[in-house]
Amino acid sequence: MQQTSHAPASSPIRLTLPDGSVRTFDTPVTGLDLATSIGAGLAKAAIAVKLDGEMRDLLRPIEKDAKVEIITRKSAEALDLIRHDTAHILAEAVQELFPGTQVTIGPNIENGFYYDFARDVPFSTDDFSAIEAKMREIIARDVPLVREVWDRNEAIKFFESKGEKYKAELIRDLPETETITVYSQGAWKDLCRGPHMPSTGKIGTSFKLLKLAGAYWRGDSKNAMLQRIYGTAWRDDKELQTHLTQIEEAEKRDHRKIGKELDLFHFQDEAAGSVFWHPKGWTMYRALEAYIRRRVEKAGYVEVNSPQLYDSSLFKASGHWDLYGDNMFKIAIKEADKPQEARMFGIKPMNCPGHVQIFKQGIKSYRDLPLRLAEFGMCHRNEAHGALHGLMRVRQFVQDDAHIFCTEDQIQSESLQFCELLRSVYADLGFEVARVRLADRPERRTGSDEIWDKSEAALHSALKAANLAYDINTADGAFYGPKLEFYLRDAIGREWQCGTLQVDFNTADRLGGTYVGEDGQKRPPVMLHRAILGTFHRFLGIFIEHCAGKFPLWLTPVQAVICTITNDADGYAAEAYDTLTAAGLRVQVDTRPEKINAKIRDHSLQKIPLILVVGQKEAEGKSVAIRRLGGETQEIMGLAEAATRLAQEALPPDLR
RNA sequence: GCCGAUUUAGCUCAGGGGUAGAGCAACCGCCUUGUAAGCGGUAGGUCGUCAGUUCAAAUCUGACAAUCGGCACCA
Repeated sequence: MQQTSHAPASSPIRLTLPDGSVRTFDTPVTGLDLATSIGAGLAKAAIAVKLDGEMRDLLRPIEKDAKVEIITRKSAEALDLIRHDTAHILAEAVQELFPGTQVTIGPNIENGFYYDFARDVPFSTDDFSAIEAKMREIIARDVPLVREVWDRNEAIKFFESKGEKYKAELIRDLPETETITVYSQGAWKDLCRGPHMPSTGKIGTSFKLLKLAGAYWRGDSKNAMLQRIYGTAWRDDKELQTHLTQIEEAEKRDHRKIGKELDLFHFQDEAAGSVFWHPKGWTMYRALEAYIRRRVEKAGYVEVNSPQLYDSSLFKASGHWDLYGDNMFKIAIKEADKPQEARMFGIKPMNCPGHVQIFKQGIKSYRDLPLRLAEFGMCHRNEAHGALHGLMRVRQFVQDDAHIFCTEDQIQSESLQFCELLRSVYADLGFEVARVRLADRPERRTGSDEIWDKSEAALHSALKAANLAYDINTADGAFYGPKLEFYLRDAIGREWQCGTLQVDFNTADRLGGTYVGEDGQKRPPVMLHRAILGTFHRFLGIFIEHCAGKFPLWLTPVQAVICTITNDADGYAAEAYDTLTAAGLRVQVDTRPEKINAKIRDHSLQKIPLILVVGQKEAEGKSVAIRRLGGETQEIMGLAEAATRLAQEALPPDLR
């Protein structure tokens, strides 16, 4: 519709607004001119323009016909601008307060921004209030943010003369064709692609600095460690406050905190990165594992169990010893009679090599495929100290792991079946599939393009058949094959990658696994590595935070507590306990000589879903008064009926 | 592994160069109670570990460990 060719400066420029109306301007025109022509209010509110979908400075001349949208603080795009601009304000404030600090990069990110600085002296969070005050001061100055196009060499010289070696390096590494733009806000200048708002006063002061962290220059651990300051910024104080409240809410859900409060598990120094599961936590773990076991068995998998400890030769053959040896737990074992010779062993970091050994036993024919081997095997990986994080990142873990040995032709149908199983499991657990990504061939890979074409195509069509929307994670597949990454969304909107399916036409071959095809030829099977939850440990961490400790009845460790009003009811409470336990429920009895209020409070804080109160009335009528977690009403029910109904309610979703 | 912070009673936390505190929990006693904390009492700590400085270290210094926030890593 609109012209995209460059128009001479003298010819009129036609700008199309979102409503379809067209405005024509004679001279070079800016977004602000356009906004002014529409209305004074809009001109005042305008902070940027969107030109054919590209965000641009409000005061940058528009050279050609285009679709134009005026961006105000209310626009969806405004938050990124506010955050990026606030990052610049942070940088100027830091340099004003701490001369000699070098600036590097400072992008907007989800919910905020950060800026990385190079400075010998560490920042302290105690500096935050001074920095924030300086930021407010700069914003109050309301100086214009001006875009300047600089000569490359001049820009390098300029930043080097100011001792900004990181900025100079950035410019040097920009492609020769790239226009070098520098934004000045008052006397302060920063290399930046932009766009920015017209002046600092427009940025607003609804920001807050949140945390300090180290970060490698250019994300590479070989480079210098910079100091990163994270902050959040919003349109107004109300939005800011909402976000800060959300952070607090997320902290309350922290699985490490809830794990302690609900007595689910603990960690201790002597076994960093490994979980001590307490009776309640282990009850949940086992209920979840039993559920997954039933689901995969119904889906045609067979469960196996493979060793923990292998001679290093197996991992050398599989390739893991070389690639991941540093992250494996290795053990040198000396025989008593040969003290000179130590044999190296490795504790398995994954189950696949073991599964190939099981596959290799006996001769397999194409008629045996697909063979789906599932294992809940304990794996160990020596994760770096700094990587450990509660249940989310541990050194000892169990995956809901399985390897499907199949033919190339079966990749698609097996992938489709897996997608359906995964979706059904997530639904049972109260999650939706938030996102699916297909990670395709990386630069460094093995296998012919033909096989990659086939594998990727199989995954594409499996996803289409499963009716799952997905995007491409370009060149991020494993070196041995493409993979699917499944994300779920939790109750407070966070996405977690849990499920995965990886096509592998490499490992079985490396370890000598073959099957006899229809043509009588031996060939290696394709292996599909797949997990739905990922690891039980991490998944339970996510699940605890998702539920904020209020677990569904079938997974919760203690489903009901029977509370006596007075000790006169102790005998009946024991009878009720026997009845409910016989019905399969996980029940406790509270006969402490406490007031019922105290008992209700204690068990409510423990997030027990069902509190069954029994006193004289219930004992006489053989009933229970049921109070549900968070509820205010009571339901009086006969004991036998309660046992039946609650046991039904407590059934895992696949058994209802 | 890297940067920064933190580590005091079972838990949450205060304190701080002269030898340790609160609330809750625990234990004991009283109360026998009807839907989110009844009352009183008792006990509980080499102040993460190991060194150093000091007449004296939980407090100051250093090393180490773990944890927290990130970064890097994540088969």
